[in-house]
Amino acid sequence: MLSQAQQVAQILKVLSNENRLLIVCYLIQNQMSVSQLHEKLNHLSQPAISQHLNVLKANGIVNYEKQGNVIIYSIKDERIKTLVSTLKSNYCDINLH
Amino acid sequence: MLSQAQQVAQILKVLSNENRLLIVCYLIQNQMSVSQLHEKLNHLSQPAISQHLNVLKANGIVNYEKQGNVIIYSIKDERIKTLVSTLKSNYCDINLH
DNA sequence: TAAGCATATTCTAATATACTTATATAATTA
DNA sequence: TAATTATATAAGTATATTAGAATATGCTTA
Repeated sequence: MLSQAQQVAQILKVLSNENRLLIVCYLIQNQMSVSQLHEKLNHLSQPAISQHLNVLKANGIVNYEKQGNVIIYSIKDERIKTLVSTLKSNYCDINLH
Repeated sequence: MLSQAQQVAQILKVLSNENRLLIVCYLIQNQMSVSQLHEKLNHLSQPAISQHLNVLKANGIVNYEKQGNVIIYSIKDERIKTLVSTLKSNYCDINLH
């Protein structure tokens, strides 16, 4: 069993990568397929995005749903929305990007 | 100039180490000297604590004040208190430790 | 000034992270 | 069924992070 500090630190670690944070922000606005995310984050390769999504999935932050060819990712953990909202209102003018 | 996402990610990175997070939590409760922190986090060496405090200082999260022999650390950035409070109420029963 | 306490610095080893390229899988369409 | 599209996985490389040991610095007090 992880200590609470360890658990929270783990969540922060997942969000502490700029690109992963941006992915989360986009998914909070709207659920999205991998290629839609790839359009938004076009400086990142498709495998890189896939790997980040994998980390988010493994940490219970996102969900995915297959729609034929396409895989739609969405936010699973509502608490992440609260957290990002706190971050935005404390550290950002309007949005995170 | 860093993007806002990069800035926020940087703050999260600083807090994403369990021991650094605990240090911040203790300092939110009370300002404290290095050796007081060392008593609380006795699984960590004194140099390790000093290094963590250095990271927190370099990122504008803590302040310090010399009182003779002793150096008292305290929270500098009020936004960190808000953030930790959000984390606690979302992810913890009561406290982070 | 010497001894002792509090804190910081430097270096190193172990490990983790992020990204790229190449390749695989699975669904779709021609 | 072949080609195409969407996504995932694997292997490899570069870099970052963490912690500890050893040592240094700087007060304080005898």
